[in-house]
Amino acid sequence: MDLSNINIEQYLRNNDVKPSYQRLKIFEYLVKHKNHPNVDTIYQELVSAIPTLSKTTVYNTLKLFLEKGIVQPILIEENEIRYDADVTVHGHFKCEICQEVYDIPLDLSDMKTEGLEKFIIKESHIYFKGICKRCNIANAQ
Amino acid sequence: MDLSNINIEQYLRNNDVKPSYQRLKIFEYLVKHKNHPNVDTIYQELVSAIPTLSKTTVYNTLKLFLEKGIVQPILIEENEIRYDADVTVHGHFKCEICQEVYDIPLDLSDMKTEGLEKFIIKESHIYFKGICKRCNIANAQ
DNA sequence: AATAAAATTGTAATCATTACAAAATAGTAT
DNA sequence: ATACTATTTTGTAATGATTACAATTTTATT
Repeated sequence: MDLSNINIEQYLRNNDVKPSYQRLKIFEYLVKHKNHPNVDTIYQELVSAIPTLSKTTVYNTLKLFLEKGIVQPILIEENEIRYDADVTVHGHFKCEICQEVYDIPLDLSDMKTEGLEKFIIKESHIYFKGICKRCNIANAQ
Repeated sequence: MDLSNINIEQYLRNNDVKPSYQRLKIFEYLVKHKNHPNVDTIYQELVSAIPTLSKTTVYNTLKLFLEKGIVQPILIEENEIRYDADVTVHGHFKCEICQEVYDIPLDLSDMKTEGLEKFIIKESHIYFKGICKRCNIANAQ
């Protein structure tokens, strides 16, 4: 799902979120940057443009976005929660060297999931850890 | 991988972990119960048998086990880290009703992972959220 | 038994997150 | 436009999980 050209204000309204200035800017940051930031990164990146911004607002807003299903949390490392405005099923890859998180297109449809009969799957998450292409090539020099 | 009949002391030694009493008991708990506990659960379950046990020791020990690769962290919810002594690739399913975490056998070998050429994958993690069979059937009554 | 090394423990410090109440903003009715 | 109400934002304090650290205990070695 490509959100880069949506009308963010309308998208928030459609998902039952009143588009306040802070909410618009936080969601816009997620859509524009696709860098899977954590709360602190979002705060640091926006506070210069919104000097009154409070970190509590970032927490509140992300919690709201999660409840409305317009962001998903990315859990890869034990000590950080990152956020992604793309809520379609796709995987993530975190590089242990540069720490970057990449989106990975995934097709889980033909995955064998024996033992899940009668289970209702509402969310699927998959992630990988290792060394990314760029760091791999850089290391090989 | 079934660890239920291994010699835990030998298994720890083989993985470069000196088998102290606390380490034995903590690893034994993980192997015997397979309930994917968090730090606090492990501590609460063992403190009656080891009255001097400190929660710091549980943290230290799990950190050591992680470094040696004999446990893996399970990240499903934002606010809890659970641990699994089965470090082979398999999935997990957390029920949103009973909160239980199930092991799911998985075969990722035929998964399409376009966009990962030249990436070195060292770990693969997959998890699902939803309603488990037991709660699903109970609800349907 | 004496010494050194390693592991455990308890307390204090840290850090991320949440609770909460006051202030600011937006929306509605008069 | 004004008064009133509801919502959102903000800052501070509280919470809770994890880590740092030094003292104690245990284990291993001489």
